[in-house]
Amino acid sequence: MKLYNTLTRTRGEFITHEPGKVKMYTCGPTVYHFAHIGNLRTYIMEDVLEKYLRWSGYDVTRCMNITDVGHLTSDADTGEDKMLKGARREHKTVMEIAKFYTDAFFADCRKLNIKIPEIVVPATSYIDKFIHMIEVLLEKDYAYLSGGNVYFDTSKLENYYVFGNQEAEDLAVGVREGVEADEAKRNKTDFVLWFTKSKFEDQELKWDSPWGVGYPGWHIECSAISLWNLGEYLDLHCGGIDNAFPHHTNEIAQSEAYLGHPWCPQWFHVLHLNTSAGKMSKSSGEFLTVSLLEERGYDPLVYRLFCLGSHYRKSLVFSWEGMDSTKTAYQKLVSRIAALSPEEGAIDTEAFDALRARFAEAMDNDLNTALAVTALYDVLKAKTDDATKRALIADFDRVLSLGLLEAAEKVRIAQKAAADAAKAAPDAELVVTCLTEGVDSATRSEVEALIRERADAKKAKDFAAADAIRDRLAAMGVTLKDAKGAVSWEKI
RNA sequence: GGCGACAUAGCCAAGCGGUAAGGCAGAGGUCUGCAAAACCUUUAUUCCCCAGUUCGAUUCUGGGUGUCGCCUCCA
Repeated sequence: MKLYNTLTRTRGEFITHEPGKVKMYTCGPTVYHFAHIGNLRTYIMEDVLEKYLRWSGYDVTRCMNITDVGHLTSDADTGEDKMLKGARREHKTVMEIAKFYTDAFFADCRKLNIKIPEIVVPATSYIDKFIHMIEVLLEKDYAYLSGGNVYFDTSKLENYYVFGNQEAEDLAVGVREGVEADEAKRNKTDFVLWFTKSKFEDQELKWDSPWGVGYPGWHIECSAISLWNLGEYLDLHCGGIDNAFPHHTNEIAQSEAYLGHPWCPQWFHVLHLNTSAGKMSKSSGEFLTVSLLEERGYDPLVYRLFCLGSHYRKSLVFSWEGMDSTKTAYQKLVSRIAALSPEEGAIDTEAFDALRARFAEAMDNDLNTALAVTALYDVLKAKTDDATKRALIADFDRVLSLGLLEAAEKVRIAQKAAADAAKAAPDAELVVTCLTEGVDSATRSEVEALIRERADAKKAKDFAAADAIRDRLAAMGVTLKDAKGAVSWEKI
């Protein structure tokens, strides 16, 4: 497949160190707060990438870290570790906070059909590995001690700026408020491997080390976790675009200095989700979570489809209008799938292969998910039998993970139940079915009573009264669907 | 200031040198007391601007303009 590589800034053929096998590393969340849907865009696209590689026949091993330590903040002048800040805010210990938000992150992933990587490593469980790596870097003279901290010496590298053609002099120090130049550094671009002295004196989690009690720098974490779990040759490293510099640049510096040979040839970066006001971030701006989406009446999978509708290398602007249009598109897609005959039948292999090839072609082309979704519509429109269409949808959804067949099955069961009830009921009896889960019984009976009242008005040809009742129900968030002898309703 | 990405209809979006996919919304129709749903039909002489290369450019090259990101907290 063709994939864009941030390292070469070109779209090239995806190759692996060992044929057929992919060692994949993705930077995980910092667990001091809920993940927002912008964070999750990256994880959705990485999930699609991983699943597509598997779909294509690769044997994928994927590893992800959980940052539960030492991630600095500059939100305030006081400067506190992010984890500590979260802990203070919620009157919990740092480890409790980490556990809570790690669980919350995985819960969000489940709702979005994001597969959890087989290897997940919290940074705090790898302190000895970080220390070992730093010791080796010191031995190899790639690191130095200064002002109580261990720094990586970027001047020892031939090419530090791997993701661009930057010059060190052009680096603006302190462009963001609260960021100051560190006087202990030999070079502007040097970064900390181990802290024993930092401006954040109240750092809670500390470990013993050859250089004194302290905690690891941020970048060493991903290098060590990747090296220990995926070996010396990584095939694919993923993350949000904001991580390209400095985080991934520093990872490459450390890992290659440690290994003494090139480490990872392929870098996959997902661009940001923005609101009309700009970037969504944990520390500023509008903060949208999966739970908020659900409260607003959107299935998290609608958000997944929203993300799939655009390319990972383009920034995507979030809007409720966009969500609404995607919600409608999702529901229509599901109902069209539900209308397919559920009967098993022989697969029309010619049509199957042709349509499958179209999907593969889209995905092979730098993960063109928007076209892959279009391939789904092509299947529904194709002149072939329903069994083949269902098989194709199931096949595509192994990668897209939109829960299409499951959602369609639910719709079909609800429709069938309503139809059966209508058939079983006496002619005069109106069958009322609620299609929304979790409506309390009081609301249920109230709505049902109104629906029956409306049906009576309709029978008496008093359409004005019937419409008035429908308007009343609409004001309650209830929408009706009339059928012969039956009414089904949904509530927002 | 430096580095990087992007710019296509009301909105989202494909397009990778051969004459603008698809989705949502809109319009018209079938069905319905009216709606809703479903189905059918329809919706960009033109792709930010200006040059250039070419028989031919939305696609390539150069120069602008605009938007976004990064430059030691971010996915």
